[in-house]
Amino acid sequence: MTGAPPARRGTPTPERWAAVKRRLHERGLRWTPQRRAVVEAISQVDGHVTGAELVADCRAIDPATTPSTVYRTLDVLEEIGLISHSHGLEGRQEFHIRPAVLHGHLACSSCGGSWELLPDEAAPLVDGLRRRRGFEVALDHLTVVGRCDACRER
Amino acid sequence: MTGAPPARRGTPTPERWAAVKRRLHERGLRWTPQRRAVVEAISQVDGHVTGAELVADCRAIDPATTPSTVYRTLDVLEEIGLISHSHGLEGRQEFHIRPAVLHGHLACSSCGGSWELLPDEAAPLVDGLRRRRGFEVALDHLTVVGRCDACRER
DNA sequence: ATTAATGCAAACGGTTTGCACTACT
DNA sequence: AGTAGTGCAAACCGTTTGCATTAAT
Repeated sequence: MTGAPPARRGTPTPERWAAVKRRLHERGLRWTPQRRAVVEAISQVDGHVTGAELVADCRAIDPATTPSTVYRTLDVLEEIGLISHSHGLEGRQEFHIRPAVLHGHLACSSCGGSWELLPDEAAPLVDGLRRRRGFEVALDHLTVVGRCDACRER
Repeated sequence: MTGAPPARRGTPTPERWAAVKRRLHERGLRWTPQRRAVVEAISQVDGHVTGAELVADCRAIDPATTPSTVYRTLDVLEEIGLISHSHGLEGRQEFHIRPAVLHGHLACSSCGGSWELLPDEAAPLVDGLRRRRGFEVALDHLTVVGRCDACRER
């Protein structure tokens, strides 16, 4: 899964931690070990993860992790703009670090694979909808479902 | 909600029933009162409905309706090609009669409104992905989330 | 000292399942 | 008669909530 395009690895975690900590403090929010675990876990993924997967990942870091804390942390991380979520094939929430390049996703309903949909590929749609409908697409929330090349040939 | 474009009302229900009945029989499947209720309920909607809403709608027709039957019926209706589903804003399944014109949806995350995304509007994206990636978009499964014109101005 | 954040446990909502029973064909 | 479909009740899974407790500031 989470195929082809270059694995854009995030900035090294210590730096990222500092930045997140600062952003939280700016809003009077707090930096806790649990939040560090969530940030660490989500940083290790280069595609997207479901909330449930993330709970598991966090348990690998700290076995005492509880779902409520993870989900609440995901909410604040989204509020401060670090991550965003969309809905994948089965409709579950899928989170990912808000990337340098804003992007959507392509999901193959046949093999379950997933790829990034870059802005220039989405541009014709995004621009068209803005021009003709005044509709502003949330690209980072976009998941285009279909069949990938490999599966079509099979 | 479920705004602007012309409400494409389906074919009159008796005709539709007959067609569905035939399609079921062709596969050795059966035509039951419960299935009739589901077809009737989904025919009355011109946008899309979640599974849960459909359970409620069916209960209006037959109060004895059970979720399991509705969901199982939705599965077979999708198998025979009468309906299709995608995932809406909150990730719930959304079903709609497979329309004369295959289309996707636009969903406003701000007001909850929903509009049809017609093939010609999606064409630039669909064609581009097919050409450049060999990816075949399932247009009827596509929900583009963003902010509608009215909400942007507000 | 304040008050944000956690952990627990329970609830929730949508959806799915196993199984005995019913009713289309 | 044969087998597809139903209803029930319970389970499931991801996610959310209330509340008393803990800990970051």
